[in-house]
Amino acid sequence: MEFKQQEGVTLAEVAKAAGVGESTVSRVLRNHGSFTTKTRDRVLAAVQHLGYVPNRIAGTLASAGSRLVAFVIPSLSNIVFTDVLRGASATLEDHGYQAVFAVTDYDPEKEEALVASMLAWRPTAVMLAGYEHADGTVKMLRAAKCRVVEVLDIDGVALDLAVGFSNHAAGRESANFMLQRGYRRIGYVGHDLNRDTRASKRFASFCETLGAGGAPLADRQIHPGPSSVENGRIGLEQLLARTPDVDAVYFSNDDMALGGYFHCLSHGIMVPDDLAILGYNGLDIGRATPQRLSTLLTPRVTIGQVAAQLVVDDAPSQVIDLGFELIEGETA
Amino acid sequence: MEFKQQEGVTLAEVAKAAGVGESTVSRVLRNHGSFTTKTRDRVLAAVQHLGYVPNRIAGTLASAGSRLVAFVIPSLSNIVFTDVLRGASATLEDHGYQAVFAVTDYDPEKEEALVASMLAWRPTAVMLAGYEHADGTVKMLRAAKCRVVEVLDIDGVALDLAVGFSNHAAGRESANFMLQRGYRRIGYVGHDLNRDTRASKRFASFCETLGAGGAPLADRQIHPGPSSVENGRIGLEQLLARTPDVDAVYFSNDDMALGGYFHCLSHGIMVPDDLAILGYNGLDIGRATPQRLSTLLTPRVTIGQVAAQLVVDDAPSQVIDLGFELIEGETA
DNA sequence: AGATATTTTGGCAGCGCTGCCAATCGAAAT
DNA sequence: ATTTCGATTGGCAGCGCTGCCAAAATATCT
Repeated sequence: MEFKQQEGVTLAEVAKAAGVGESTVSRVLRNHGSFTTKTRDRVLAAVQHLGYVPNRIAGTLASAGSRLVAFVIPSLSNIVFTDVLRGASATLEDHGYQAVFAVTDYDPEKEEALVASMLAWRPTAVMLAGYEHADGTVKMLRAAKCRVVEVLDIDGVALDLAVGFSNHAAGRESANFMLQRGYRRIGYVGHDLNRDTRASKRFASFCETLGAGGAPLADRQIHPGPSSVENGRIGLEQLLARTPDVDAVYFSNDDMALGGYFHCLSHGIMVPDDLAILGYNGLDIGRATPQRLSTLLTPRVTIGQVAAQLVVDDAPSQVIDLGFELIEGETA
Repeated sequence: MEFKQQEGVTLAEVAKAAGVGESTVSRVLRNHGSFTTKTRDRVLAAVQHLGYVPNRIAGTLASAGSRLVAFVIPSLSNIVFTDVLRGASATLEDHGYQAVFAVTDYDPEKEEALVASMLAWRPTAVMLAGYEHADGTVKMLRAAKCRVVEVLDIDGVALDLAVGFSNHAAGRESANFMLQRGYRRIGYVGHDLNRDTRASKRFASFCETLGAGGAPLADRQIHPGPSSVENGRIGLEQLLARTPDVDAVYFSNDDMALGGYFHCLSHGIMVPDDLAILGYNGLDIGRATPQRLSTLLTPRVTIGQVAAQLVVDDAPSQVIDLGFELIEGETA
C-alpha cells in the first residue's frame, strides 16, 4: 500500500492499473451502476495500491451537486451560531456533505460579499442567520439555484426554508413570566442591538408586553459592545446606579445575565428577593450556578439538525417553528 | 441589472455579451494580466447585467489552488477550537480563502475518514488539533501535496507546520504556581482524558512536577464525560467527599473550574482559604466572577491567526510556540 | 443450438474555467 | 512612412471526472 499521490493520482491511472475503463472505476467508487465483484475488487486494489483520492472538484464540475453547504454566520464567539453549526455538521457529514463557513461580524455588507463568494462554490444550500439581509444578498440568493435556509428566526417572510422560533414570541413570553411573578419595576440590560436584530426583536416585544401589562419598562442599559459576561456585569451596575429601585432585570442573553448575577453575588444583592434576573438562551452553565438561572431555552442544536435534514432531503420550501422553553430557575 | 442566472451564467456568455474573448473576461475578473480600461468596463458591465457569478469549481480545476482550507477539529462545543477557527477565518477571508470544517468528536478514526474526504477537495491546507493521529491519517497527509498545520500543541514532531504551545509546560507551570503558593494537598478534577490528549499531557506534567516538588497529587476525580461546568461541580463534590482535606484543586479547564467554584459558593467553602482553585484556558467569564479565576491564558485566537497567515504566505515548515500566560486571579 | 434479454463495460464528449501561444494593435523610434 | 517592440487580445487545449450510449459479455428462454 504505497502512497505516491505526488501531483495527484487520477482516475485514469487507476483505470489503467486495474485494467478497466475509466467509467468502470467511477461506477465502482460511487457504488452506482452495475459491475461484478471481481472488477470491483480489482479496482479497489488499484485504488489502495496507488493511494488514489478522488477529486471532488472535478467530480462536481462534471456532474452537478457540489454537496457543499455554506454557512454565513454573524459570529463564532456567540454560542448560538456554533450550536447551529454543531447540530448541522453531524447530519451533513453523514450524508456526504461538507460544511463551508464564513463570518460576517453582524455586518450586512460583509454578509453580501461573503454570500457572493460562497455562491462561487455552487453550494447545495446557503444557511444564514435571520431574515435581515442586504438587497443584493437577497437578489443573489434568489437568482442562485441553491437552497436557502434562514435559521434562528421566523418572524418574517422566508426566502425558501426557515428553521427557528419567533423572537417576538420569546420576548412576549419572557415579559409575561416577569409579570406573573409579580415584578413591576422591570429593567433591561442588553448589548448592541443594531447588530443583533434578533435580540432587538425580543426587546421590542418584551417592552410592548410589559406596557400592555401595566408595568412599562422602568429603565434600560444598552452596552455598545458584543454580549459578554463582563458587559452584563457592567451593564447591571450602571443600570442600578441610575435606577436603584428596579425589582427585576431582563438580560439580552445568558452571558449578560450571568454577569449581572455575579454582580449581585459580589455586592450582597439577594437574588431574586432584592433583584430578580431573567436570561435568554438556556446555556448549560446556568444550570450549575449556585442558583439556577431563569432563562428561555432555545433549541439551537436542533435547529441546525433540522435545517441540515431539510437540505439533505431537498424538502419543499417551508417554515419550521421549533419553539423554545421557559426555564423557571431560581433567579426569577 | 437583471439576474437570470438560472442554470448558471457562464464566462462564455459574458464574453459574448461584452463582445470580447473568454480569456479577456477571465483576466479582467481576476485582475491579472493586461487589458485596457475600456474593455474592463465593458466586461464588468456585462457581468453586472447578466448577474454572473464565477464558478470557482471550474476555476480551481483549470488552474491549481483551491484556496480552500480544511479544519478537522474535535468539537464545536469546546471554545478552544471555535476560537482557533475565529482567529483563522478573518485572515483567510481577507485573502480569498474559504474555510471548510468537519468535527471528529475526538475520535481518531473519524478524523481519518474526515481527512480523507477533505482531501478530495484538494485543499490548500488542512488544520488539525494536536499531534496524535491515526497512521492512515498521517500517511494520507504526507502523500497529499497540501500544507498541514497542527494547532494547539507543540509537544511532538510536526508533520509540516505547527502553531501552539507546550501542554507539558502548561501543566508544569500550573504545578509550580500551586507549589509556590504553598498548597501541599493538591487534587485534580478533570474530564475524559482518553479523548483529550492535550489535557492528559497537562495532567501528566502537572503530577510529575508536584511529585518533584515534594507534594504529590493528593487525589484525582476524572469525570467520564466532556468538560462542562456541571461536570466540574460534580467532580469537585465527589473529590471532596473522598478526600476532604485537599487545600487546592487543579481543574482540566475553566469550564470545570467554574463548576468547582460554584460548588464552593453554594456550600460556604471559602475560596481560596478553605480551597484554592486553578483553571486552564483563560475564559472571559473567569474575569467577571465574584472572584477572578486563577487560570492559564492560552492564545487560542492568535494561534488561529498565525496558522492562517502561515498558510496564506506558504511559509516553510516550522513550529511556532505562542506560549501562554499564567493569570493570578483571586481563587488561588 | 439459436434467439432474445440482461448485465457489464469502455469510449468519449463535455462541465466552466485558466494558461499558453500566436495574432493583433498601437505607439514610439528610425 | 517603415520598423520595432511591448501592450492587448482571442483561440483552444486541457484540468479530472461523470453521463450517455453503444458494444461486449453473459444469462435466459424457445
